[in-house]
Amino acid sequence: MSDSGVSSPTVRDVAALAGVSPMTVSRTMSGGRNVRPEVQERVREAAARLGYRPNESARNTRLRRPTGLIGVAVTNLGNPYYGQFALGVEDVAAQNNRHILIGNTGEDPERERQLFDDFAGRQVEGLIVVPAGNGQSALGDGRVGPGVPLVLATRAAAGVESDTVLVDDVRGARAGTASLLEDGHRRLAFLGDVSAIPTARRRFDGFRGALQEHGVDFDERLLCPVRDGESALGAVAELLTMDDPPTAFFSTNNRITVGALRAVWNFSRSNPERPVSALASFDDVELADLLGIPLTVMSHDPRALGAEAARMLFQRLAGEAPPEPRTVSMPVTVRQYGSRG
Amino acid sequence: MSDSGVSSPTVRDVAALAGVSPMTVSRTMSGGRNVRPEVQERVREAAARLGYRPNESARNTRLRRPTGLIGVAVTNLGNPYYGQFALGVEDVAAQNNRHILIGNTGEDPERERQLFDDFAGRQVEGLIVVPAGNGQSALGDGRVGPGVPLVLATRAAAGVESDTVLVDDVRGARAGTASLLEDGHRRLAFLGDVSAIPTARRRFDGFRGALQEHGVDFDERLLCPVRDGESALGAVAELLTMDDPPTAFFSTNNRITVGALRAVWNFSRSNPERPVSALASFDDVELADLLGIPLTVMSHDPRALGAEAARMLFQRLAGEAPPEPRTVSMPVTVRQYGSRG
DNA sequence: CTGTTAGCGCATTCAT
DNA sequence: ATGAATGCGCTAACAG
Repeated sequence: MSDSGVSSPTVRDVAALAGVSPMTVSRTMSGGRNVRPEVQERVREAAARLGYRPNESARNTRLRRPTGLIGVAVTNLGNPYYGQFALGVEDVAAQNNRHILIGNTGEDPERERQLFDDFAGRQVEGLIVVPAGNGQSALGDGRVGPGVPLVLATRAAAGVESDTVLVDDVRGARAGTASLLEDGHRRLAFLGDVSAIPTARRRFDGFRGALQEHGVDFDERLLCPVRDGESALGAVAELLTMDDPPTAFFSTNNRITVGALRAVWNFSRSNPERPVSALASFDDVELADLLGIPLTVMSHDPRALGAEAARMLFQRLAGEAPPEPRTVSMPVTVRQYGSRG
Repeated sequence: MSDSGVSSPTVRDVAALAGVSPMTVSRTMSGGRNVRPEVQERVREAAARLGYRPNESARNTRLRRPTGLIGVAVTNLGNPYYGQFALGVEDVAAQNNRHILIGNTGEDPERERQLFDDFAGRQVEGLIVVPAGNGQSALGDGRVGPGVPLVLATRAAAGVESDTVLVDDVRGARAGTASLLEDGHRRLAFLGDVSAIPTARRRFDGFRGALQEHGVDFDERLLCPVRDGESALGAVAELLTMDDPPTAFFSTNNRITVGALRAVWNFSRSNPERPVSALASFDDVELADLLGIPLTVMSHDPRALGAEAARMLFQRLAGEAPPEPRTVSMPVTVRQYGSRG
């Protein structure tokens, strides 16, 4: 157990103990060039005895070097999706000898702004942000300092011009919807908050596009602005008891999918005579393929997305990126599970 | 887009632009005591124009204040479990105005040591670590500097004396196993790497204890040292084709549970005449309750665990903890799902 | 090889 | 109310 409140030893403490000047300690700690081996020995011993560790930020300040810190802000670390995302970022950051400062916004733009400020004050070299809320994020006024690049991930933010990694939402949603239509579904419900979440909006565009291509109408009453599993469960349960219920659902994220799956599962248990509703889900959900519910999954790899965002950031830091902002779309693959008509 | 390579403006830059001394800028930025309002105005304007942000680490250095950074090392950020865990830590850290530096060890003790070193060099105020590998982690030599407390989470580490948050593994495993036994199961298999993972070891102790209490033998051939979903799937599939197969499985974590569930599901599809094997799972898995597989879940809240670890750390930082290391066990709740004989 | 001087960005102390 | 000097922990540049 360590006592709290004791401040760390410094070069001077080590120097005093070893009977040398601070400079000799400094030299020894950074390779030992031009220090007699025996003196190095004494210094190292003193350092070890005191538990001395060079203060990185003081070094960086003096050497006019950047901090080696990357700020990452996500909307919900607890979502497995963003865990994978963070893992991808961390991986690439580690490869580039950087560490990540991570913050959770909880979709709160105010908290996002605060994180942004704090990160900037800590002189992060760059930021990777999943914009909170409706895309009207506080990043809007470009408050990142000069030379501090920002990469947006997953969602774009209104008025913010910077490198962005998105998902190929429109194309993916179109393909997933087409799959439902090819299975004969004509009455589809859409689960997602189109007005509040930009991602949901783009997925809706793809959904809508596929319907139009196939000459199928969309009943606006089947547009459900749900945002989480709970509300999705309720909404789907309700839709299923309509006079003219949808035969298939389009879910815009993995939380919503889980709720929808539960609702469909519950319903088909109590109504075994009714055909099982189909579901198209953006993002994969573990074990969902075993439920016997016809499932079309439009998935992408959040870890790869995080890694890509980090790569874009480091490219820019290295000056290897063109001056104008770049947008990359991660590919979406469509797979089908479960029995179908 | 910001040009890379431009260094951030400093107090001096702002001072020059505002036509005052650096001191006036400093005072203005930290509240503005003893600065004429009109001068403050000029300073703020200059600061805004330059995009000036006080360098936090320089401030902290000068004010002899700690960095406000907490280091967190987990074994696998991509595992939803640790995502939740990290969220709990972040939450409490934010409440205490700290930020977290997060690193992924990937169960590699060498990487753990490296993170440890880096964090120490960055003068973190404290560390929260999920020890990597077999508990023979590199933390052993107590290399955290003086005054830098360490909290171990989820697993203990051999030879490391520090605050620790564990799960009530033994009691939980005992209760879950008892539940299987009460359902009539007598031939149980254990899925977990007892020799390599301390957590698995403790869960095995509880498992074993319950068997003994009920006077049930354990067939050592049913001890499977699996570590992930893949290997669990294979092992369970194989066990099910034995002459004298187990009727129930005990899984030591959520990855293993997913693999085991798949194996059981596959098997009972191709062998509908055979009774469905039961499963007791440490940690919950989303949607697992809908599979029709008799399931006993021994679960705890990883987010609460992370929050508790962070609280212990901050208590110690505040000098509100007794000198000797404390160990807290998070409670485990047992629930049952699915049809049972 | 080793020590002294100086300065990174900031803020306390002591002048004015 | 403002500024000059000084020092936090560290190291480049320059002595010697």
